[in-house]
Amino acid sequence: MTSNRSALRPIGRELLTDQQKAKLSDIGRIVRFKKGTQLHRKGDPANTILCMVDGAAKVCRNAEDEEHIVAFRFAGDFFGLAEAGSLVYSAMAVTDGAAYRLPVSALESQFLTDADLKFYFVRKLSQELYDAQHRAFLLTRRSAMARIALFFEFIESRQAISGGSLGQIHLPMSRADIAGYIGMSPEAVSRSFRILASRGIVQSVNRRLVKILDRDRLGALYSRQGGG
Amino acid sequence: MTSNRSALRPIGRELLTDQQKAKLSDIGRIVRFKKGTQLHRKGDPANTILCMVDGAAKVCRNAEDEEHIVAFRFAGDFFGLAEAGSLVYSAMAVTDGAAYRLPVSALESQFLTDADLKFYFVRKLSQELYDAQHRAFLLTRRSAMARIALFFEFIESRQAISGGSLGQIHLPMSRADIAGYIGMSPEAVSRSFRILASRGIVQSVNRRLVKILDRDRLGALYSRQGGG
DNA sequence: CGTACCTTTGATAAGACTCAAGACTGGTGG
DNA sequence: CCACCAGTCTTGAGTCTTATCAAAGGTACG
Repeated sequence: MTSNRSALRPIGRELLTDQQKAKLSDIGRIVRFKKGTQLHRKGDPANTILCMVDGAAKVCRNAEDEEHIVAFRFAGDFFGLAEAGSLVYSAMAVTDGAAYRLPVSALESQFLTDADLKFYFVRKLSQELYDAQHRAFLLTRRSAMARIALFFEFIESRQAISGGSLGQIHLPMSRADIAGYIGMSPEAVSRSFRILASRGIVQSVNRRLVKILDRDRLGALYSRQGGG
Repeated sequence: MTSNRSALRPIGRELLTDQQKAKLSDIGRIVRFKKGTQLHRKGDPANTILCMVDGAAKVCRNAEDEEHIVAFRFAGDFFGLAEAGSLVYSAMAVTDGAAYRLPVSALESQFLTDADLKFYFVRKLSQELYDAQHRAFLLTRRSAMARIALFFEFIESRQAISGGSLGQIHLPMSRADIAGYIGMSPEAVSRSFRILASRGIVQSVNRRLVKILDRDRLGALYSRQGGG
């Protein structure tokens, strides 16, 4: 009926409304966690779904091997959504934070009477697909700085919906986490940060905060073959 | 109700039933196309959705630039599903084939009375996410042969649901298409094929058909750091 | 204040890309 | 049936970038 509810036009980042949050807190329980906490492990039964309220987390292929990071999760994201009966990925908190733990059965019941919530899930799934394709595109870039540039724009777009100001990129994750996400060594990440700063394209305020100074030249790094 | 219809456990490859095909042919029209045909272009309005019946196609970021291939489409796959109002990718036929062209409005009407069809779409979306994450994982492998090995297993899993026999990998796309998908140069693809064959891991029957001879050694190429 | 971890910096070497040329395939027309 | 031709594919040599190994510098935490 309304384009807002079409399952076929699902892209568009958004957050849960206060009403939806209230419903989720009714059917689930809020869980607070510390940085470094294992939120779930690969192979766990998918009886509950986590909905991130605050903080950041990383999704890994294995609990032990944190070298390969599949995705980052921020406020409004779900865990275990697209994963069959048992979870195929592990997740670990990158910062302190909080999440709703929602029984799958209760959530599906809620879907019957709350179509908007259901469509929110489908759209979230679409966003995840979009993010995965963006990461795949990032990974096809051979230049280390092209990958960093695309990573910055990805993080920026994620933070924009949470009220982050454009041009200010907050990096809650470690250099090693960034490296695991963009498929490079931590050393190469560090070097690229330094070069971008030395060229005046970004400013490293501190290890967790980067400002974009010259967006045109940042974009030129990944359009074409790597604008030098 | 039935686990088969859960939107929260959506993974699992499957094809449309004959009944569903009949419904789709009612609400849409079948289109036959030749190899090389432009199926849709980036920016086109998403008034209709294509559902692949036969053949193979490639999805590209731009109609002009076919170097970067986002995904391949085979029988049972949809085009333009996860893309907002206007299409964000282009698609081109890799082989001769056929597809249903379905008006979005008619499809959404059908969803109201056919929940199974709707769930089929959600699961397809999940599969696309899974494939995109698989490709991202593939692209994090630095070794050319590791990427080839993962590509073979991906194609094999896609063909298994269409009745392809395991160990026989049919490659309808060109070497350049493979290169564009796995983020390497066509030369590197060619070299890797040769090396895999010379080691007795696969057999190149001809340019379009590869047999897997030693699955263990093929898998060893991407588990760990290379298994050279 | 000390310690452990994260981050940065520095040399080396392996690997893929690029450019260039030769071989093959499939389709076309005589 | 055969010869031709354009496109695809394969092979080869050189260059560049990043991973790797190693160690010093910086931070956060107890």
